[in-house]
Amino acid sequence: MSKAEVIPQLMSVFQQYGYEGASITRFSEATGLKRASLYHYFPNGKSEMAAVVLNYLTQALKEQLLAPLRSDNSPADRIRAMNQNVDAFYQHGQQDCLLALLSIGEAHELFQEQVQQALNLWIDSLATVLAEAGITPTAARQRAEDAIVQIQGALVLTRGLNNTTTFERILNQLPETLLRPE
Amino acid sequence: MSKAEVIPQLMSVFQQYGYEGASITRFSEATGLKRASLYHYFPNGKSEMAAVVLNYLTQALKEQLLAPLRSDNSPADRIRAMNQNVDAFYQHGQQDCLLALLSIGEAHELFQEQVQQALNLWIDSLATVLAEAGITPTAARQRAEDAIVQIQGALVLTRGLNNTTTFERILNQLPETLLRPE
DNA sequence: CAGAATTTACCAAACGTTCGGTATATATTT
DNA sequence: AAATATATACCGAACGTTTGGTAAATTCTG
Repeated sequence: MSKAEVIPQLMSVFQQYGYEGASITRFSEATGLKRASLYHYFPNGKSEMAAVVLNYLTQALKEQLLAPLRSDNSPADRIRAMNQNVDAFYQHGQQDCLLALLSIGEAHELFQEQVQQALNLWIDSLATVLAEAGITPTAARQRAEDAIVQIQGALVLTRGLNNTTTFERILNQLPETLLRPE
Repeated sequence: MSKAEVIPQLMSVFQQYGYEGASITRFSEATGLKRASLYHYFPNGKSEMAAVVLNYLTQALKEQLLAPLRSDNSPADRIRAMNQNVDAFYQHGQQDCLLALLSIGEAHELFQEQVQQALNLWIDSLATVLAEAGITPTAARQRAEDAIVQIQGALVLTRGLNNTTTFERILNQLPETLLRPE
């Protein structure tokens, strides 16, 4: 099993248990590799695994969510495209956001910088599209923040209420909320 | 040191580290009690500690956030009152929400029911006020959900961006967002 | 055969938890 | 009031288990 195949499995464990709850044993069970074998690909252990997974996640974010924002369609269409991919990215709200999980406890100090960068990149990309749609730059930035707030909050509520309807509704109303006249 | 004095200290550890990251040693350091002494108040250990803390949190939620919603002021004033207390409750966004943290990993299965109840209670209380303000019942429920979504999402972003300005802004614009004409 | 991949065997440290016990305070009995 | 019993609060030491991690040996692959 190649390193590239292992990474998504590690990610899934991190997404389910958070950083401190994700144990090497759980990684072993998820990948089928013995605990020691994981140290072949990740000599620095758990923190390196999380760092690599975080890079992988950031790459996926860029390709799956941010790239559609840079197409030559209309701003509205581009936001709708991202939205659709957000739905898939978080598996209709059933998958926790790693960026949120890695902001907790021990992980917060370790990965704050990378998490912050990823979130800001997302916000900036969205704000750019909103500005192209004619929204004032400062308002565009705020609305972009609001979008991420709503996505993250919807994920929290999905877990807490054990029900994806809120996530779907939030996602559906997001494009018109973002593009409403000022 | 009485049990009542210990509970808030345990809560603070849970809020900082999540369920799996909160260790008995950290509880010991936070309270000043030795590890074994904690089992005097909580014979069933960590899970009981979290359960008691969750009850305590739910009580605080009722008293500090939901009670103001049942005053005889105008709906707008009541929402503003809750809002102000939300700000204090989460220490201007610097304090993570326990309900969100206890929805992760191992804790999810253990406390899902209590978390779900608390969130639904919050949403229902808000929806009632919005209905009193003349909002259609179904829309009131949705807007109440949106409010919790925004609060939770703002907390996530506050951690991720390491910056409370988003939280403050979201909170400030919440009353008029909730009470906007349909 | 060489190198990469994987395993077995092992470790110290931390985990949550239990045990046996000591003070100190509060009731109960004489 | 003094003596006795009971409960509360707390702790040191150890329990068995799991943690993250290492070293050496083996299997697989080009």
